[in-house]
Amino acid sequence: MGRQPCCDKVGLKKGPWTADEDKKLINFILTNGQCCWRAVPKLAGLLRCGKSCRLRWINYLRPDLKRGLLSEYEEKMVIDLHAKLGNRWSKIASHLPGRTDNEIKNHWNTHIKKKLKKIGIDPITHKPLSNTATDQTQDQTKQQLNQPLEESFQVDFDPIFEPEIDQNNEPAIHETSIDLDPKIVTPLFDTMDDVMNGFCTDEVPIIEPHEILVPCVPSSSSTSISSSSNSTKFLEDLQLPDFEWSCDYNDGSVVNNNSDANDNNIMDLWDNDDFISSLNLLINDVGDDEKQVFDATDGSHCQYQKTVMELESWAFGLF
DNA sequence: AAACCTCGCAACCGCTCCACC
DNA sequence: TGGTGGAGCGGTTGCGAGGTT
Repeated sequence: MGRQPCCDKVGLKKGPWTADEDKKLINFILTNGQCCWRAVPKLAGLLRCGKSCRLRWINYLRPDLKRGLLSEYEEKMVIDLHAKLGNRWSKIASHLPGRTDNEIKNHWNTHIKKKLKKIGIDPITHKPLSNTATDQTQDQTKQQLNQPLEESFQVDFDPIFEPEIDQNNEPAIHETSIDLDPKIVTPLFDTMDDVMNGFCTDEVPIIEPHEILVPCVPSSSSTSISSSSNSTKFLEDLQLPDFEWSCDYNDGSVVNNNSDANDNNIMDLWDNDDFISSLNLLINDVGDDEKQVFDATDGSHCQYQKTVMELESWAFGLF
């Protein structure tokens, strides 16, 4: 007698999510918020396991996700955090705004591992590999690659950090063992705290239904989409304004200033594939000339004629 | 042009953790 | 205090896209 499955798997759909399923899930979460994941598929009309719904939301549909490859800065953070935390991907992800544990885990396995091995560092222990045959060439590469790492990535970890060893001879990891210098490592967190009223980036933002303003995009884009990869593409294809948040760390206030492009101080909230816009595409079905606001409080649609400039302002009004 | 290979990523699976009773 | 169920986490798999032969 094994463990009871999380859901009745008979008749449940597996594999890539369709745009229609995404639409149902988004609609449900935004209307009802996150409730018992086990109940979500039933209530949302999905033939999916609750876990699958949760995963889809967290890893793909969540509005605060960043997309695209990890930046060099993020990569270095991952490496350093991994050295401290090991394969605790969710913990690592919690230090990287807009990144998911799955994404970081994948990136680690496909990119970072190779890079570290290439420079002669064991990706598990973060110590030099003892392969003397290639040591010389590795040292040269390592010197080159380590230089920017050491210089530009100054995480204020305890230099003499030594993990406690528990009964199982495994390092005991404590939340408090991470002592990051907020000025260097987590400037975006302060920003996001300000912007999103303090919710952790690894949590789903609680957006009240009445706060949801959804812009309209041309319905002509709303062609039939049959796979998640297609939906990915169609999200990416949407031409939307970049939302950049530059921060004044002196007083902690957040200002939007697109002209002050500083890589460290700006985050593309949703990059080009603005979630909300895709939401509207999914939820609404209106023409090009009418810009629409979706009022999730009662599900009614309020029609507005909006300019492109106005489209930018609604987004900032979200938070 | 076709077959094969490699890579990257979304999604699944099974286990652990934790809250509740 | 132990049992139970739901949520979360990390490892793994499967598949599509792109590259190579």
